[in-house]
Amino acid sequence: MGRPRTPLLDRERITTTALQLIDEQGDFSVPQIARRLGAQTGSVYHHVDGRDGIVELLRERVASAIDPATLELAPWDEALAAWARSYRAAFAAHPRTIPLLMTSPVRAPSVLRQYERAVTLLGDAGFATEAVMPVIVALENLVLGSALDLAAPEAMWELREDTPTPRLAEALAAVGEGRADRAFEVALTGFMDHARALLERGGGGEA
Amino acid sequence: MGRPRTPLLDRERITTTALQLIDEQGDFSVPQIARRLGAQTGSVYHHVDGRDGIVELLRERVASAIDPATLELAPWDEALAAWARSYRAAFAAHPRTIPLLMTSPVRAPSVLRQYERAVTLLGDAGFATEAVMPVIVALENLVLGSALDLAAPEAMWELREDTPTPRLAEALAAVGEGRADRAFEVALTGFMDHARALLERGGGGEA
DNA sequence: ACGTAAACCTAAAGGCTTTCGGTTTCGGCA
DNA sequence: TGCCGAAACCGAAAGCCTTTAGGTTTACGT
Repeated sequence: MGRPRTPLLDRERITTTALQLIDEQGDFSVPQIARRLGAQTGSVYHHVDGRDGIVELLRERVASAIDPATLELAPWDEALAAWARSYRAAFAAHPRTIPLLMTSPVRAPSVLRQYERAVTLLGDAGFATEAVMPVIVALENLVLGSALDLAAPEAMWELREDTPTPRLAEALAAVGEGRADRAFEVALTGFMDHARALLERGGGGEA
Repeated sequence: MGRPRTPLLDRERITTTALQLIDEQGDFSVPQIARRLGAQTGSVYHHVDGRDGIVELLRERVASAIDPATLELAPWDEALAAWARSYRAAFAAHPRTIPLLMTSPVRAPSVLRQYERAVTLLGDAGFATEAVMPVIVALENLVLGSALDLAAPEAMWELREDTPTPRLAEALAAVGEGRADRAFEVALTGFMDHARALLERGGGGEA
C-alpha cells in the first residue's frame, strides 16, 4: 500500500490497454483497465480526466496514424484524397473505436489542428466558407463508414429466421475484404469528382 | 401493490417515453422510463426485451416515418433518391437517436424488410450483387451524417481557447439550417450521379 | 366460481463512474 | 544529509445503471 517503487500507471499504458480492450470486445471500462494493469479502479483517475478523457486519448492515439503531410500536397484535390486514404487506413486499424469516437465531441487539440488545416486547404482552394464543413463532413462520413464496414461487414444486420430477407443475405455474403477496398476507392473517386464540380461551379456558396 | 386496475406500462408508452428522454438529454435509462410512467424499474422488463429491446423499438418507431412507397417508384434512381429524402426526414425529427442506433445491429423486422426491398430494387436495376451493399451503406452514411449535422451543427467540435482554430470556427459558424438542407440535396445529387455512372459502367461488379 | 395468466412491486446481485481521505515513496532543496 | 511537498497508489463509499427472482393483486376465460 502507498506509492509503488515502480509506477504501474501512466497515460500511455492506460491508452494502450483501453485500445486493446476495444479491439477485443468493442468497449472498455475503467475497472477493466485497472485490473489489467494491476491497480485499483480509483488510481486511474489520478492520470486521466475520467472516462471521457480516456476516449479523447484514444482519439489522439488512433488519429496520430493519419499523415499530416498529405494536407500539404498540391493541388488541393490530391491533398484531400491522400488525406482521406490516410484517414481511412488509420481507423481501419482499430475500427471498433469508431462508434465510441462518433458519439462524443472532438476535444483533442492535435485532431482539431488537422481539421483546421483541412478547412484552410479548402478555403484557399476557393470553396465558399459555408460550403467547407459540408464537404469535410461528407468526406468524414465516407471514410468512417467505409472503415466500419471493413471490420463489421455483416455485424450491422442481424438476420432473423422469422423475417425472410434472401436478397439482403445474398448481398451481404457478396461483400468481401478486397471488394471493400475497391468500394472505397470508387466512392472516393465519385466524391472527388463531385467536389471538383462544386468548386468549378463557383465554390458551392450560391443558392 | 399487485396488479393495478388500469395498466401503467405497455410497449407503446415505453417507446414514447424513451424517445422523449433521448430528445431531451440524448440518452435514456430504464429507471428513468419507469419513474416517468410511475412504475418500478423491474416492471419495465415484463413488457420489453431489456435495454436493447427498447433500442429496437426506437428503431422501429423512428423508421416507421420512412415512406416505403418511395421504393416502388420507377425508375430505380428516382426511387432511391426519394427513399433517401424520406429516410433523412424521419431521422431529422429525432437526430439524437442516431448514435444509439448506429452502435447496435439492426434486428427489427420492419426495418430489415425495407432493406430487403432496397437490395431487390438495386439488383433488379442491374447492379452486381457485390456492389449492392456498398451503394446502400454509402447512401445510409450520407443520410445519417446529414441528419446528425442538421441537429448537432457545432456539437461535434468542441473548440478550445488553448488551441487556436480560427478557420474551423469560421467554417462552423457559416453552416446554417437552410444551408444544411441544400448541402444534403447537393450531396445526394452527387451520389446519384455516381451510382448511375457505376451502373452504366457494368453494374460495379468487375475489378 | 375458480384457476391461470398478466401486471406490478420489493429486493437484490453485480457492474459501472466518480470522489475522498489515508499511506507510502520520490525528488528537490536547504 | 535531512526534510517536506507532491506524486502514486489503496480502501471505501455514494449513486447510478442493468437484469433477475419471487411475491401479491387483479383480470379473464372456462
